[in-house]
Amino acid sequence: MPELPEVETVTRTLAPLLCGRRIEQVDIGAYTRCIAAPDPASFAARIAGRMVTNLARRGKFIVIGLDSGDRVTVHLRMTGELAVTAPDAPIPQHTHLVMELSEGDQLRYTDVRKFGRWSLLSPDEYEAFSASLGAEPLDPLFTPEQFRDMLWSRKRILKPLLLDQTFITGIGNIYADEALFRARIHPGRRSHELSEAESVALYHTIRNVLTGALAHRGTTLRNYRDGNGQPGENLAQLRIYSRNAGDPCDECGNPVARLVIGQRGTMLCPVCQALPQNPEVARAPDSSRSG
DNA sequence: TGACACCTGCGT
DNA sequence: ACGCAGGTGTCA
Repeated sequence: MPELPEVETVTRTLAPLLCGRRIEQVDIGAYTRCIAAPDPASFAARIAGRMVTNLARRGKFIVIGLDSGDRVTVHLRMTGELAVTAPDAPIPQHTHLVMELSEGDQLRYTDVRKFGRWSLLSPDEYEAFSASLGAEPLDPLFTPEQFRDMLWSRKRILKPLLLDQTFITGIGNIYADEALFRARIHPGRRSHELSEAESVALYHTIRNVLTGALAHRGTTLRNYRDGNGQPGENLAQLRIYSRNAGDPCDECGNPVARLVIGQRGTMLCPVCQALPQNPEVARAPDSSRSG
C-alpha cells in the first residue's frame, strides 16, 4: 500500500501523538511473524517503559526513536495501518500489535495481508540498516547529476530499477509509473541508455510526483489511511496508474496500455512513452553535444 | 531476471 | 473460479 508520500504522511500524523509519551506495554497478538527482529519477547521487553523521542521516515520505513537509543522500524508493506486511538475503542479485525501508551491511548497496528514487519534496532544496527538502503529522492543533497550517474552506472530495466530500494528508496508501483509517464519514458528502457535530458526529466518527475502526492497526503486506492485514520486525496492527481487499459491517454488521446514488467503491472501510454527508434542516438554521447 | 512465496479480500 | 492488488524475500 504505502510508498514514500504515504509513509511520510503516516509519520507526520503520528509524530505529535507519540513523541514524549511512554510505551507502557507491548502486546503482540497470535501472528508473531510481524516481528522480524529480535524475537518477539525481547522486542516487547526492550520497548516496554521507553519513551518515544522522535519519529522519522527512511525509504518506506517508519522509524520510531526511543530514549534508550534503540529504534523501532515499521514497514507497512501492502495493507499495514497504524493508528492512535482510545483504549476503549473497538479493536479492529487483523490487529496484530498494540502499544499501550502513557495517558491511556493505544498505538494499534492492523494488517489484513500480514506482510508488514517490525524490527527493534540498536544504534549500530540502525546505521547498517540505513546504509543498506538507496538514495532518498527528496533529499536536498540528491542532485540530477547524481541520479544520472546512478542510472548510467547500471544496465537495468528502468521500472524494476526504480522499485529497487537499494537503488533509490520510497518509490513503488504507483509513483514509478507516474514518474515515467510524465517524463515520457518507456518503463522497459535500459537505465544506461537514457539521454542526459531524459535522466534530468526523470529526476524532476520523480521529485514532483512524490512532493505532489505528499501535498495531497498520499494516494488511497483502498486500504491506505494516515495515523489519524484519514484517507489520502492524491488519487485524482494520478494520470496513468489509475487508468484502465484502452482508456484514452489524457496527453495524446491514444489508448493507454498495461504491461507486466518485472512481475509488476505497469501502466503506460505506448505513444507518449514510445521506445526510441534509433537506440544509437538515445545515449546522446558527449561528442554530439554541439547539436 | 524470472518464478514463486508470503496473505487476504475484492471485482469480474 | 480466477485474476489482481500500493511490497519484498528467496531461489534457481
